[in-house]
Formats: sequence, structure tokens, C-alpha cells
Amino acid sequence: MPRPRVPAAPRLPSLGPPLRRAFFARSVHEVAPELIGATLLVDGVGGIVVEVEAYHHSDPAAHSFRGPTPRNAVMFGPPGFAYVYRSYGMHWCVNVVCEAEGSASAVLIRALEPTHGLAAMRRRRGLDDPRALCSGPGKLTQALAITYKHNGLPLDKPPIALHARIAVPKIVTGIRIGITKAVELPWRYGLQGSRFLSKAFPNQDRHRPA
DNA sequence: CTCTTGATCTTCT
DNA sequence: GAAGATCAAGAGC
Repeated sequence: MPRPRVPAAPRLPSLGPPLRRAFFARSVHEVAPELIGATLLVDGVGGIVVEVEAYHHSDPAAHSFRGPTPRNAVMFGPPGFAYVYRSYGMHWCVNVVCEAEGSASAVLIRALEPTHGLAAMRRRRGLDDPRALCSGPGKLTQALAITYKHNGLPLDKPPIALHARIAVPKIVTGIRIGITKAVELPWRYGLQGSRFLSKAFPNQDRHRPA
């Protein structure tokens, strides 16, 4: 008897409770790896965070390194809010502000595994391949329709939702992508083995929680 | 697969 | 005036 063909079951997203301000009010280096596995939704569309980068105010690559400006004002505000900026004149990128007011540290969301609202994401991106929908900081903002109007919005109120992960995933680390200052700092974090990263992690060094 | 290049424009010097 | 937390397409291997 031929075995009946069953379509691959879609991965069931496991949504933990919404992440509140206290989660973000810690060192950016604690928050960044713990965001791997969380689920980011904007108006119900989004997916599982599989890649992030940490930017600390003492870091020459951080937008806040040289002090407050109109662009980075949200970074200097309280934790738990979205910092959105324009990249290369044509893309948006989204960060989550961490630590404390005035600390000016944030985590850049670099890639998602799409789980919610695939049709909307495909329409906005003009693509079918799920691996191409959110595999980069500029791609995911287009898929989720994140723009400057989301700059400064809280991460725990509509239209934005960021849910805690259920289980602790295996995390890999590496140097950050696309920067020209402090290039050696290993502050990029990814979900080990994910097919939805912006770029492969050259090594498979596992992250060791402190 | 990797590497190179053009697009496009805001921000800060 | 130059740089920049990017992307997509095209060439070459």
C-alpha cells in the first residue's frame, strides 16, 4: 500500500507571556541572547526571533556612542520601546531599547522565522520563499510593515507584541554584520541551525549564559 | 556558491 | 561632503 502523503505540519508557534519592561531593564548583553526564540508580532504579523545584535552605548558601532541626536533620541529613553531608524536611505531597521533611561543601549532585530501572517508578508515582500521574507533587518521591517511611525512605541502594547520564548534554545554567537567600527566584538546571537538567518554563523560556538 | 556593484537619502561633520 | 547596524541583481567560478 502506498503510504498516504501528509503535508508537513506547520511549526506551531509557542507563545509565552508578553515581555514587559522589566525584561528589557537589564544589560543589553543579557537581553540579546534571551530574545532568541521570542516571537515578534506587529498587527499580528511576524515570527520567531532567530538573530539579533547587541549595541551598547560604550560601543563605537552604536548609534548612541557620540551622544544624543534627534535620530537616536529613543535609545536614550526608558527600556521596552522600539527604536526605528532609516538605513542606507531606503530600509527601516528596528531595535528594542534596553537597560535604563539614559543608558542608550539597544538590541537590533536582524532576522525572524516567519510564523504569523505569511500571506501579508509575501505580499509586502513580493516573494514566496519563506526564507527570504524576514532574513535581514531591512527585510523583516518590510514584511512586518515597520516604519518610522513605530519609532518610540512600547513593545507590549498594540500594534506591537513581543512574546517570551517557551524553551531555552541553542544559541550561537559571532561578530556583527555590516559594520566598520568595533568589528571584532562577538555580539551577534543566533538560533543554532536556523534556516532563516541573514547569514550563516561561520563557527558554531555555543553561547554560554553567564 | 562568492564577490561586486548600484540604488538612494538621511544624518552628522 | 562622506558615511552608513542594507538589499537585490548580475557576473564569475
